[in-house]
Amino acid sequence: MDNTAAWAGLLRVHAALVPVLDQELQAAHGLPLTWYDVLLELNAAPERQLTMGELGAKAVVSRSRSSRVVDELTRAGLVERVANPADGRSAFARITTAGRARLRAAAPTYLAGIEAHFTSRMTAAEARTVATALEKVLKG
Amino acid sequence: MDNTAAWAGLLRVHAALVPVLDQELQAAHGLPLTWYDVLLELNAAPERQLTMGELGAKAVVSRSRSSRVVDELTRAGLVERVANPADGRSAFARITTAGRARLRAAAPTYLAGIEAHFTSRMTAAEARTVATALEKVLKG
DNA sequence: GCTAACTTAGTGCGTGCGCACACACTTTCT
DNA sequence: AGAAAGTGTGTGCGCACGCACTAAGTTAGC
Repeated sequence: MDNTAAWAGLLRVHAALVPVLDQELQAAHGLPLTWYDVLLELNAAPERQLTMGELGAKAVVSRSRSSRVVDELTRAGLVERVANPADGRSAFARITTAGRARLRAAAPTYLAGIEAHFTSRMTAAEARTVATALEKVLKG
Repeated sequence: MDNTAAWAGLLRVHAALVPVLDQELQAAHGLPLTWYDVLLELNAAPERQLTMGELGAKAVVSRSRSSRVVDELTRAGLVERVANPADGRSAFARITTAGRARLRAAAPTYLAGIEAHFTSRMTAAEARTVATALEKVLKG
């Protein structure tokens, strides 16, 4: 095993699992993975809201993509746009109660999928090491 | 740290690093990451050739996408299509000497990028654990 | 206070991607 | 041998995504 094995594994696991988890989530709750990710970030944020810039930085997708996802979520009633009183340029995306309910409903499916396809295939110690190692990569 | 941290880290590291490595590779050698991946698989295969089905299964991209990447690589002279004498439906994609040379030239850039952005941010032991854990995920 | 430089969000546009279909060939069954 | 089922490729099509540009608003400098 050479020193690129970790990176190669990451690429392949991502390619293999993302479509599976996305489809499971979409089949069970009509939520694409990007919607779930955005709702999750908004729900975790203070005041349950973020500007587009913050959202684009935290979420997996780009800022411009985030803007369009928020459009879709707004149409679905899961998110609402709120003017930022302190800065006329930016507007917050805030998760609605319907959005929180939808997120709570979908979470078990997603978590179960992660467990079934990912975490259960390794030991708990390995999972912790993977998490800390990848965390360090992001901090750099 | 909950038990989804490893998966969340994988998603974010993928989103953060793939564009960087792709652009480094493309700037230095005009090779998109998908080209590199396909060339790598072909080069490692017996007879340095694979059918589209095999390629789609091994590479990160889908079979249909592989077919088009092979088109592009053929136009660039890095791969050639070879008829399969044993099965008239399938055709092999075989890496050319020009393709091997291009791959060898690009490899140091890619490996250096992986080292700089990924492996160097963790200990050697962590890298090994990440590799074995992700390997097990793929086998399942 | 007025202007210039900067920041933030939205959008047109091109591109990469996989699904699903059609076609060609192979294998199996009678 | 002929028909039917199965398998491997290529391709039309639509979707998701990010870049680069524009408009609107804010901050800094004088």
